[in-house]
Formats: sequence, C-alpha cells, structure tokens
Amino acid sequence: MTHRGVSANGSHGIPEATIARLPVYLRALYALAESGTATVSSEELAVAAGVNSAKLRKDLSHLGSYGTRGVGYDVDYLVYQVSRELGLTQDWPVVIIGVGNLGRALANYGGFASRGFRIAALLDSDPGVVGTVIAGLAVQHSDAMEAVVRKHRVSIGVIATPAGSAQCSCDRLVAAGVTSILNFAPVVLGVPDGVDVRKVDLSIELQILAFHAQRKASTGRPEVQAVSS
Amino acid sequence: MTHRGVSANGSHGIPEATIARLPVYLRALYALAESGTATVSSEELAVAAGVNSAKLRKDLSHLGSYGTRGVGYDVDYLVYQVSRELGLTQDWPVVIIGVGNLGRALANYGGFASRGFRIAALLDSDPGVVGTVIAGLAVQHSDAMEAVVRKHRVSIGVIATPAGSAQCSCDRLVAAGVTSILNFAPVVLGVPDGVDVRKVDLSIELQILAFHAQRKASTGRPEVQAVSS
DNA sequence: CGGCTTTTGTGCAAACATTCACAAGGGCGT
DNA sequence: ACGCCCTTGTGAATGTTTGCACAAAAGCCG
Repeated sequence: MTHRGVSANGSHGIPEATIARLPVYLRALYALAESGTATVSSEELAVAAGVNSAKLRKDLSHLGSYGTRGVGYDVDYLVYQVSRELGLTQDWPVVIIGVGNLGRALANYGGFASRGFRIAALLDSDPGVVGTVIAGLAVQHSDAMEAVVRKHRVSIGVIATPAGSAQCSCDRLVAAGVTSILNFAPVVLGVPDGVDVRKVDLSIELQILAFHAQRKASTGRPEVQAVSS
Repeated sequence: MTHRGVSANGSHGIPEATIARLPVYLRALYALAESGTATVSSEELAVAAGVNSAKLRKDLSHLGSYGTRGVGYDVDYLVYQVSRELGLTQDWPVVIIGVGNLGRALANYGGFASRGFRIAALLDSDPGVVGTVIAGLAVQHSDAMEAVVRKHRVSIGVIATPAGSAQCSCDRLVAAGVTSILNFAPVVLGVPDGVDVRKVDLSIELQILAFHAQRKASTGRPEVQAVSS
C-alpha cells in the first residue's frame, strides 16, 4: 500500500471532496453566465449544482472570500476563480491510448476542448486503425508515444485500451513522463509514487445501481428499523 | 449493538463507501478464480484491489463472516456472496438512451453482459439512426420507451444523450417506471424521491486530474491516489 | 492434547465530511 | 446616517470513513 498522506492541511488545504465538486459548480456557473445572470446566491447555485447550500458555501470558502454578503457571488468572477483553482486557465495537452469504441467516443467528446483539454494525439497499436482520421486527428502508432509526450509536453494520459494492455500502456506513459492518468480499463493500475490515477469504470457504476435497485425491490415497506427483540 | 442477529440479511446498514468498493473486489476475485487460486488472504486480495487490507476485511465483515481465520477466504464462495449482495445473481435489463459515439461504445462494452446486465433496447430520437443495428440490436425510436420498459421490466436506464435532452429522457424513464439511472450527460438531473441517479462525467474527472497536476507542477509535492467514483 | 503460527474480525481513536445555526457584514431605502 | 433585510462565512455539532492494533479463532505439528 502507498500510504503517503501528504495531503494534510498544508499550503493548499482544499479537501478532496471539495475539489471533486468544483467542476460541477463550474458547469452550473457557465450555464448561468450564458443565461445572462450576473450574480447568484449560494442557495440558487446549490440548487443548480444539486448540493446543499451550506456545503457549497463551505466549499467556496476554501478558495477565498469571493462573495458579497447580502448579495451573492458575481458569476463571471467566480467562474474565473474556480477555473484558476482547478488549473483550467492553462492548456492541458492530452493523449488518448486506444481508439476502440470508447476511445473514439472520447475523441469526439466536446466536453474536453471546452475546458482547456486539447487532444495532442490518438494512439493505437492496431495497424488496422493507425492512419485513420478521428475527430480531425490521424491515429498514430503507439510507438510514437514517447515522442508525442515529449514534443507536446503531455502530462495527462487517457487509457481506453482493453484491460489486458492497460498496465503496459500505463507503464510506457509513466516512463515517458506522464504524471496524471485517467483510466477507463477495468483493472487496478500500479504506478510509482507521484503519479495520479483516476479511474472510470462503467460496469462498477451499474453494479452500485443494481445494489440499490435490489434493496428497493426487496423492501416493500419503508425503513425496517429496530424492532427490538 | 445496532446489529441484531439478522444473520444472512444485513441488506441494510452497509456503508456506501463499502458498496462502492465491492465491485472492485469482485473483479479481483474473478481474476483470481480464473488463475486457479482457491483461497486468498485479505492481504493478497487487498493488493489486487488496490486498497488497505484492514479496510477490505472491514468491508467484507459487513456481509458476514465468510473468511476462515488462519487461512483466508474461499475465492468461489466469496465471489458468490459479493455477487449476491450486489444483486448480480439476477438479470438486470437495461435500456440505453442515445446512440451517439458514447451510446455505441456502451452498447459494445463487454463489461455489461459479463455482470448480468443485458441491454434490452437501444433508443434514439434521431430518425437517421433508428433502425441501424448496433451490437446485434436494432435501434428503436424513443417513442417506444414506455413499451420497452414495461415489456422487459426494465428498472435501470442509461442516459447517453446530449446535455440538452437528458432531463427530458430522464423524466420519461421515471414516468415509465425506471428507478435507477446512470447519467453520462453533463447535467444535474432532477428526479423524484425514490429514484437513484449515478453520474459519470468524463470532463469532471479530467478537471480533477488537472487540479492535482497543477499542484504537482507548482509545489513539486507528489501525492499518489487511486480514486474511483 | 497443547502450544505455535497464521489470519480474520473488530474496538477504538483519529481523520475527514456534512449539516446546522447564527453572528458578522454589506447594500438599500428612507 | 441609520436601521432593516438579506446572504455570506464559519464555529460547533454530528455523522461517516479510515487505519491501527490486537484478541479471538482455526489449522497444523509434534
């Protein structure tokens, strides 16, 4: 186990749970800005983001005091502050490994480009797809990984390969200098210290839903609770 | 003391954090079973799942005492118990709304069928794709939603539409009787009480990575983490 | 049969996260 | 300028999750 625990309240003591919600707030803020709203209260923004308003205020308070009491938050200003905190004011070149169905979907996903993520290259080891053009980019062979990472200064890699080759792709990404990895393959990746891995597993989400669905189906009554003895 | 001797039941009271990890354990167990391993210790399984062994034991203890002290856990037995707890011993028909790039990727994703999730129907409102065959299924028009849900007793819906039509699709799913929804559209869905929504947002995961990447770049202070959502 | 080894299951405390409730403060009308 | 209304920001309380550390089993061997 890698118990590093560096994240103690240091210079950047923003809780992980807060970080995970900032992108949601950001999206709600973009929607508000687009609809012409100039200021928003914590209550309104909380509803738009689907969270409790106290939680939202506490989350935002970690970034600083950007609200005005009695009024609310300036939408544009908050968009900027949240973006800056998340590091979205800079450009993030990304490589996608594996252009199967999922890789193609990712390449065409508009949500990347709109947040400063730019696809630097699409890589695959199958000669059959190398050379095909997807989302305006020619697929390159995986052998080009090191060159692409160095040339574009890529620090984020997306793994959309089959499970079997995910660890190998991961190792090569890390060796080439990538320190943040988004993994769609259904395996637990081993990485050295200093490398961040986040994982998205479609089937796990469904399994969690199935658990709750089963619970709902099996208890026809509300909250069987504490029938003592 | 809150747990009375409800032996095999225990369906209520399992922490959410534990539920979210059970599918990971299950996948590791399948891999072990396939490699011919008959029994496994909490330490070995924890390594395979990428978690702390004490956490794994506590998680499993919520399902019951299925281990043998001094030996470990019987792999096949544990597979069965975890599967049963998650509700995977039954068949879960699923409908997918929206067969764009993502919907197609989902339809072809092998991880669904292998866990008891069966795609009952693919729906889309675009006449251009209705009728095309994807993963062996003919795409039907969204108007068939209510009929499909009723006929196949669907309780899980997957929304892979553009953001604009996600809420509408959601409302129709709920009205048709679906009580569990996996949402890929980048919006916060509003649902009535009793309906479960889980969301997978590709761009949010990247934004969280960007935050950590920025922190690494600015402080040189590494931190490892493997987070599932 | 008794002692030794191994590994589970869990009490406990610390860390982390959420929610409540309200004082502190800003703007606006008069 | 003053007081009222509104909303932020936050202390404190509550709830949840993690990880340590160890006693309680279970197998094994002599």
